[in-house]
Amino acid sequence: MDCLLAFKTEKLRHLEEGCRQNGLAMTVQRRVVLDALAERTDHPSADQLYDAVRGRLRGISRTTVYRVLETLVGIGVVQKISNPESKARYDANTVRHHHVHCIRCQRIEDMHNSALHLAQLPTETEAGFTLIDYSINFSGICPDCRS
Amino acid sequence: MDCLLAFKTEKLRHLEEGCRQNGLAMTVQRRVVLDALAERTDHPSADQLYDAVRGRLRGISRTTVYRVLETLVGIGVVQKISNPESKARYDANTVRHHHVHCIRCQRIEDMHNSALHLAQLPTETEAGFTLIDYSINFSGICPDCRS
DNA sequence: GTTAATGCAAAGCATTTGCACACGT
DNA sequence: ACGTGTGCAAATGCTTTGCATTAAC
Repeated sequence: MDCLLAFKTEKLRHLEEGCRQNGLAMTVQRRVVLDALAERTDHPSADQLYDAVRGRLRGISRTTVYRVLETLVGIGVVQKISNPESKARYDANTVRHHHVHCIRCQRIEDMHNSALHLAQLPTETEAGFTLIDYSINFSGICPDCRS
Repeated sequence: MDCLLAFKTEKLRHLEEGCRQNGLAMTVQRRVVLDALAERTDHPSADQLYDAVRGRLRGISRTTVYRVLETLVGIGVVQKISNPESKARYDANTVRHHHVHCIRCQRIEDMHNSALHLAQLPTETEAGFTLIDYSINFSGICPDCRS
């Protein structure tokens, strides 16, 4: 898949830039975790990512995966998404998009329907919040669970 | 507050109905937890609710608060809302509405802007999910944290 | 050479579970 | 009386922290 490679390359560049700008080191662990996340679209949890990464980088610790993910979120290379279970899920795609989650199996998928984008993000709310971003969470039942 | 009282009364009725329909018992604990939740708009976590309820019903256990909340969610009297921290937050308002969360203090507020309602909820997604509901999560900075 | 990042082990919360007792119907 | 709900205590699961070691700039 050419576009996957391109995506990974872009992400890696994004990481390099983010590290440089924030005085962070470009470690193998950061590279590998981002790489593992970039190649999947199932919004894995930190633990799922740890399992994926263990095979590639012997000796990487779970703690490091957690720390790396928070760092990546911090520099905006990765997005932490809200979900109705308690454990956090992550997404390498930081372009604004939305999610559907299956209420049966908790699977999360992307929604790319551009009709769903809010025309104008109000800059301020009634309560006086300055708005930065938004995301829409749809809930439903996935094809597998329906049958 | 007259409208708070009315809201609580409605919620209580909702609970009674839900219990009757599902063969569940109307226990003091269920009543008290719902009552405590109905009177606040800050989307408390299970633990915050436990603290609130402890004063009113001596001896209620944390476990019970957790269990009662899941029951209330199950019968649709209460809504569990997603948030970027790991702990779940609850909301007695089950009318469709959206939330803003402050990225600094993690406070969550409601958004009632009707312009934000999606005109039509697509019934099915590209991935084949049957859609049930949606909610928009805005992120921003609250007035307190801005100053 | 410095400073920051990692690995390990242990701690920390939030939440869940098993089981005996109490309560609602 | 029956069956469900509750309280307690312990277990679980995810995530974080302290500290010595290692690696990046």
